[in-house]
Amino acid sequence: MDGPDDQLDGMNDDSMLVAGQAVSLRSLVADRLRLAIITGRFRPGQQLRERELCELTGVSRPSLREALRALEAEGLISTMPHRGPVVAALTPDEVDHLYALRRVLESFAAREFARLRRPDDIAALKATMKRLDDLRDSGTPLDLLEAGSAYYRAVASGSGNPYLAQNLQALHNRIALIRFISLHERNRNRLTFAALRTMMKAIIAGDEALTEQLWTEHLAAIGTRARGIVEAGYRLPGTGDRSTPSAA
Amino acid sequence: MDGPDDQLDGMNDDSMLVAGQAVSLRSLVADRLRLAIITGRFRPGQQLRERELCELTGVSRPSLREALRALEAEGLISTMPHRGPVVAALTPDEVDHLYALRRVLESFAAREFARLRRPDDIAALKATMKRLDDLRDSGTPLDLLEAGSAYYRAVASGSGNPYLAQNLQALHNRIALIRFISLHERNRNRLTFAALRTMMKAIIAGDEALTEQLWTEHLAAIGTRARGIVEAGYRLPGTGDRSTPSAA
DNA sequence: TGTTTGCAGTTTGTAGGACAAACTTACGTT
DNA sequence: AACGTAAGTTTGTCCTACAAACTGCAAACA
Repeated sequence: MDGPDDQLDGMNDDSMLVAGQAVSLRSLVADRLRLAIITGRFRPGQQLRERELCELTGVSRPSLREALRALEAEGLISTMPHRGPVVAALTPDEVDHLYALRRVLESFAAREFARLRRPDDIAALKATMKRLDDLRDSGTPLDLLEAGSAYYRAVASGSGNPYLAQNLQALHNRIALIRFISLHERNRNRLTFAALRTMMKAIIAGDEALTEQLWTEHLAAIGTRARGIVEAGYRLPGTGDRSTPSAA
Repeated sequence: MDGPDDQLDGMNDDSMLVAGQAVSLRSLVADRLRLAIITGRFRPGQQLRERELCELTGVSRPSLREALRALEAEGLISTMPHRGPVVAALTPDEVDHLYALRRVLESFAAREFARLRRPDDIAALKATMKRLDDLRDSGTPLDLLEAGSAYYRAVASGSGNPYLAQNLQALHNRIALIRFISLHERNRNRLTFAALRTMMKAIIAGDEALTEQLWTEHLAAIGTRARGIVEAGYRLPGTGDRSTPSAA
């Protein structure tokens, strides 16, 4: 966190938003904690003490606890009755299940995207691809994580199904740390980028069957890779890398 | 609710459970409120006042609010900044999106079930089918709702993917009221029951393709029916029925 | 010596009250 | 009749407090 003492920052630049709905304090806290978990600032399996989180975020315990309930529902933390919140740690099998679910949902989203082909969504997807290309060589892993998430978000949005998009967003949050670690291998990234570009073209071409096939293959590939990362204890397998170097 | 004044009941028959995990007060409250929403005791679009809910459940405001956060994350209620929680009311388009998602998830679950064919899961599925048959003529709509939910839960469980099962459970909660209303038409129920039996047989036979096909067709059929119910204002379309006769 | 029992210390679960901010409604004015 | 203002109500947030439960350590026992 960057705002040290008083309240959460980010509340100052409200700049005349009228339709902005969820600006409650608890949602800001939830966003902060979510980011901290996603980027590995809080490690999987780590015990979180409410007292410390209150000091970190600068909010009171009731507000913090409401935020924790949201994160709990998202599966990012788990709470045992009198032992407090713990950052969710995935087992290899759980990663397989999660990626199986992602395969189904995301290939369907991509297929729907290819079927609808709404111009605005296509433009948005192209924009995220361009950003990925710009970052390909110079971007930090955190940059790449965000850019990749934007790409997947654009695909989910292009499906035209808000529930599907929301579901996928939650799913991506649960595996973001794994992706983040995976992004530290630059040579692998080239291959992934090429795949993302190919899949984008299939969508734009409106080839539903090809889109679904490419997507399924892509997710199968990175799924096995994700399992490997978790098996190595949330580290890049085969290296002595301690990974997740203080993202911020 | 049935326990009028002091605390929530259901806490008495703990009977030496050791592995029971989530018995916090807020989870009990969440369960109660969830049931009230699912069965239409709280109508879609209804404003919920925290004060009243506190009196109804007999818990304090902090506990209640934490429970509301969970329900909010499940999509059963929505909260606007200073206007309090509102029971989610689906538009016809939202129903379509929800059922599209259900079609993808549940047909995949059924297909996985047909692929794995684990004996325990098959036995559990048969048991839910038997219960449905027993209730077919004599059961109340609420009985049928629960029995049908058990059937779908058994299918989700048979997929072997806990995340998929959990996802489907949340999805079913969001459309439970629609199903509940639909179950008031007994002649339709016969057809649905026949379909459920056919799909079960396909799973047991291990015919993945047939399973997926049957499931997709089934969900398409009840999806259009669900849309009709919402279009009629959460009433059975074509009748003057006021529906949802005080479930309890 | 190894196991168990008992006792702090700490953390969470729950409760009640309090105050500010914001929305809703009704009323009075122009 | 339309607008602006004021009261009442509800939510958002916070503080304090206490009971329940878990943790760890030390002492007593076999």
